[in-house]
Amino acid sequence: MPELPEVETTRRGLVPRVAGAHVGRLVVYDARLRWPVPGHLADVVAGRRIDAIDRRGKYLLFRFGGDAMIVHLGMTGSLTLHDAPPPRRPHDHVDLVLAEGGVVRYHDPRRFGAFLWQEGPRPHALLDGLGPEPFDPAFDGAYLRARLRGRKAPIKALLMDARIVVGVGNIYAAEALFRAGIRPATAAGRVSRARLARLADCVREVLSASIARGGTTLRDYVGSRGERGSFGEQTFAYGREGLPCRVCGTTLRGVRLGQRASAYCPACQRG
DNA sequence: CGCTGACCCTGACGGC
DNA sequence: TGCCGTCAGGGTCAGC
Repeated sequence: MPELPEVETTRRGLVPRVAGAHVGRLVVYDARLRWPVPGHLADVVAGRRIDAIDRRGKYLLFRFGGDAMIVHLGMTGSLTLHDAPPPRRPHDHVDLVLAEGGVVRYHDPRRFGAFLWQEGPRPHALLDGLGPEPFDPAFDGAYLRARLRGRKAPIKALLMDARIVVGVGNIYAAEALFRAGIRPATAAGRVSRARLARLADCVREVLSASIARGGTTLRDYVGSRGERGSFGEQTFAYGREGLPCRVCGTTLRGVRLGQRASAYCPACQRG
């Protein structure tokens, strides 16, 4: 679920109350996530001050001095803030109880998310090798050109590859490619220089627009106050196979790339 | 090295 | 009603 806008929306919702607060206790109801929640995590964060909540790609980093608790929401994860622990529902796996009052609850039906511990300043292996943030000025047409030259994989697959650029998942890849006029199955190395430059801008535009609307809720995702994101109501490509293009009326086609559905407009997307 | 597909897990939905 | 296949905002990993 959560792509960059959803993770960022979650982060912004948590910061006012959580940053600067102390951990009363961390309660792990079910440690069976993407990787097992480390057994010592609860002990190692107990009583410590959460200095900040940062985001790197789709990862949230709860900073404790030079250490960090890394949280990933997977496909169906959410973190919600409550004054007191609400009754537990199915798939509520972790509570971060604040000493000052308040609880951050982790809910994740598919359990593809993760809670991990990063000791010291050296980045966790998962964060090592990540590509630039989309809003980093270094992410531009020239960068894409350099990274994608000669690559034969579909442009959409590489746009979703966190080693190329972080934060772009299935929804925003489809939307950015629509805006940039590029078909998702086009071999990445064959996309023109001009379209790659446009693509970098379109990725930023789409992500910014979604953050402004609180992200996209398809099913599970909710922000830190349980609110749904409304960006999904205005997609141009994602989920619109067989429907008329919102720009030109042509019927959108669908292809499957790497087990993921990809809709596009054959008229608007010719690159 | 690059690319493709299987896999992790649960739930919702459509077809029969 | 129930069962079965297919599909979901994530990512890793094995195999060719």
